Amino acid sequence: MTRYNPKEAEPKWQQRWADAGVFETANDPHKENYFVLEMFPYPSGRIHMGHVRNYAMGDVVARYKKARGFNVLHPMGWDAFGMPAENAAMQTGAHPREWTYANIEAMRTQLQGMGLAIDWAREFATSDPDYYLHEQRMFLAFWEAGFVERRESVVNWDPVDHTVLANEQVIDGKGWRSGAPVERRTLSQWFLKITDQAEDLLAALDDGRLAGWPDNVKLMQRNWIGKSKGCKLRFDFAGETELPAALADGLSVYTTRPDTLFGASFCGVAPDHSLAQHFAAQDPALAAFIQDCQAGGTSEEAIEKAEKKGYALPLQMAHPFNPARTLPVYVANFILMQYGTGAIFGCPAHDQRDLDFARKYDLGVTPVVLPPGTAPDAMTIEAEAYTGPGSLFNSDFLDGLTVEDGIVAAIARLEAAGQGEGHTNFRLRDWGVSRQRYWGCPIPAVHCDACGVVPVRAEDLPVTLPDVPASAFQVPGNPLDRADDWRLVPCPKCGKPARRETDTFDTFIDSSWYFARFTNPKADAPVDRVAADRWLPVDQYIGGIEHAILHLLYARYFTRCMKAIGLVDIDEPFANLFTQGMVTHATFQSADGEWLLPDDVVVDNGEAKDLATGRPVFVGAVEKMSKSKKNVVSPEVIAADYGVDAARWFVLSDSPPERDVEWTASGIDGAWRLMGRLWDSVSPHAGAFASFDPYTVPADLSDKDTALRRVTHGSIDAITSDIEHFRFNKAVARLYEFLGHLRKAGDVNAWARAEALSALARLIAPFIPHLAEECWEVLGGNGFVYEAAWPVADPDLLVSDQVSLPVQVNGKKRAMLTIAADLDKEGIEAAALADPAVIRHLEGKTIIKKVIVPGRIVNIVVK
RNA sequence: GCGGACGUGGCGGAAUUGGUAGACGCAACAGACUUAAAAUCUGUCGAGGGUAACCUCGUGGGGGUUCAAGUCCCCCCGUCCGCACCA
Repeated sequence: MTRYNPKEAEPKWQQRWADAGVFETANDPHKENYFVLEMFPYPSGRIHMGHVRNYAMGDVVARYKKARGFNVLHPMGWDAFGMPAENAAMQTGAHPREWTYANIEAMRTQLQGMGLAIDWAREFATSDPDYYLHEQRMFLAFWEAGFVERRESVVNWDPVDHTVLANEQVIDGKGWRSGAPVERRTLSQWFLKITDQAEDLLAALDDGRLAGWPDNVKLMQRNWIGKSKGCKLRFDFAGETELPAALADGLSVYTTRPDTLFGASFCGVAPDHSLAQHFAAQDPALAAFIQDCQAGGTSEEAIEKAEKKGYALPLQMAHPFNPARTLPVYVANFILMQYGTGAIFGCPAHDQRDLDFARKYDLGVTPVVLPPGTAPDAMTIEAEAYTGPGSLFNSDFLDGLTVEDGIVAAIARLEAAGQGEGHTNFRLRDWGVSRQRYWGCPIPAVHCDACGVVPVRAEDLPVTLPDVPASAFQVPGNPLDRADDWRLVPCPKCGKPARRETDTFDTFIDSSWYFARFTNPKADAPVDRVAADRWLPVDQYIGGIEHAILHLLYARYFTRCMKAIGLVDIDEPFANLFTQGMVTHATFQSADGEWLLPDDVVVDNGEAKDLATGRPVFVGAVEKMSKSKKNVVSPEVIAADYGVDAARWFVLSDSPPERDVEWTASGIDGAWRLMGRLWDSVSPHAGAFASFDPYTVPADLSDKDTALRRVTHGSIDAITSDIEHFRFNKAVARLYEFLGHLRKAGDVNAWARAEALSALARLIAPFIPHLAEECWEVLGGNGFVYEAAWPVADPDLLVSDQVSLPVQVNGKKRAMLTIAADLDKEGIEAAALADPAVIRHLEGKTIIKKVIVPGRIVNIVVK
């Protein structure tokens, strides 16, 4: 018996699969279509264990669906534009294009070495001009359809990456990639009007269109869209003002609580509100105050500790329901220009921030909501605002109404008086897509002094990136700004000298439609409508939870835009989404704080030591594999030592797929042992299929043979269900059990054994495809196991005629009956009461109740 | 602060959704093979008591519902994730 040798078997089967072209997407009209997609990788240069886990899961699904008779589309591509290529250019002097495409080459080889059932003929990179040509075409169509807007706006500026960030890309006030505190700048920017779709993006989360998405992702998107219902209302200035016309109309505020208007004691505006800016121009102290507010970090801590601060403006506002009452106006640091109208009215009794502010500036606190069961004179506000339900008081025409009714009544009164209207506000803001970078898709527009911003003519697409020398990246700023040969062009409209747009697209645009391009990557339109209708939406999308908001929201929005211009006929791009957990590893640190690679550490009797020096090593937390903490294990090294099947097997074992899995040396050893046991169990039965007719069950099977058949069919049933439900860890456990039974089956009928082996080879194929092919071949299977049909469990073998039934006395298990499966309640009761152990526990007691649940349990209650 | 998920052996995790708690793997221990080790195989493996058959306890803590609770309800404690001065 020879040992299984993955070093020979894996390349051999990869070659045979490729030669036979088995992974090419089939278009059999008699079969159903299934599109499985893993989030495509950024070509950083090397695959890591996270990729292995992600693609192993997708491959299980793809191979399983293929075996179930689907036409499977399982493509791969590269999210190839982006900052790291330019950073590499700065550091190494390599041109971003060369760096990127060299990385793609390297990573493709690595991925192909994983033996993934991918149709490589459909591969593309988003940096291919043929891809971004269509992105530009689509953008021009969006522009024409009114989805695009150019506007001056205060943007999040990343001072390290020298580029603008979308709000979604600002995390705790820092750039999502650089980690640098974000600054505010006013720039003219391209926007996609995602807020126009806010209602539908939100509605689809709840109306069943995303039934196949995890709840936590839907919740995160719901919070991000942040719908709130309230009203916009206008406060007029009390008395004469000398404000310019643009500001003279009063102050527009947004509130969700118009019912508390009678408790208002001040108005507030954001530091960058136009009213604040107006007075700052005349008042240096206010200007200083505003600057102070803006300098304050937007980080979590800074906000937590920030005191409510205000600066009174020389203005008074009239109360909308009682113009005789006037309210002071403050510029306040806790008011956000980006939300609502950038202005509020403060009701200290029922809003904690307003209360903090009112206490500091000694403003009135008038409670207007009476908690249920509280007397009006007992209602006082001390340090805590009351935000709960109740009935309104101190509120004129609103007195006695509930909060809900009060909101409706207040809005009605405001609308009647022409002072306000009901308004739905979203937290979501439009998607700024301009990036001041070279390595991205050029925005196909030209700036002309006479014509303004003009789209590039269709026949002039694609606008390709100019060749700039690698040295251009050594200078800060955008090389496109300096590429005058490329930048200076005639205006497409009037022909006069004009300038190309030098911003490129946010790379999230590239990944917002790639799934549609995969349905026909050679199409001469952005999307081939026939192919898209055949394959979309993606049936199963798999990727990291870190994309729960950014990528997944943009892709949903983009799909709506594509539908609007007729490119696709779907609202939602991903019917089912699965977010997989990370691959983690223990961290190791030497006495002097240096991080150590797992390979440099040896664990001996529970003591970790530095392999080179023998000195003790501190074992730290189990964390996501990362270069900075060196707790990485290279897929290449593992593949070289154990083969890719073992690595695939291990990352799918133990932990549920949505949870993190800890990589351990003993774990991969365990996976490796399984490979050996499997091969040792299969290889002695070479040619077992020679006289095996799966459709003719021999008549002379012994009980032992039938017992094996039950195990075989039970395993088929359970593993099928586990794969369907993404319970790969359980499928793995069942395969261990199946193999264990098979090994202990001893001397069984050759037919029953062949049936078991045939099922086994096919059941392991999605997980460890190379070994499965090796087994299939030695057994004498036809063709590739990849192309073999999935085994089907015989329902008759899933039910046994004998079952064991636990018997409880007072809820404690006392006996185990082995009885006929179809025994009726009386029979079960008789058998239970006849059991010696049960009799012993009933002795001297009175039976007060007998609970008999056939197939489940018997419980006898005694006193 | 708001929202969500979760808490089971030495460890990762199972438990058909109210019905035998701890499947399967890892680690550990014992044995077989071996001159020896590795590899491989066999067995044990929640805690306590008992020679044993068995008994008691046990799913973060406390209470409750039920014939029956890891699972449902209430109150605590803890961990993780997301959002966060959102009016």
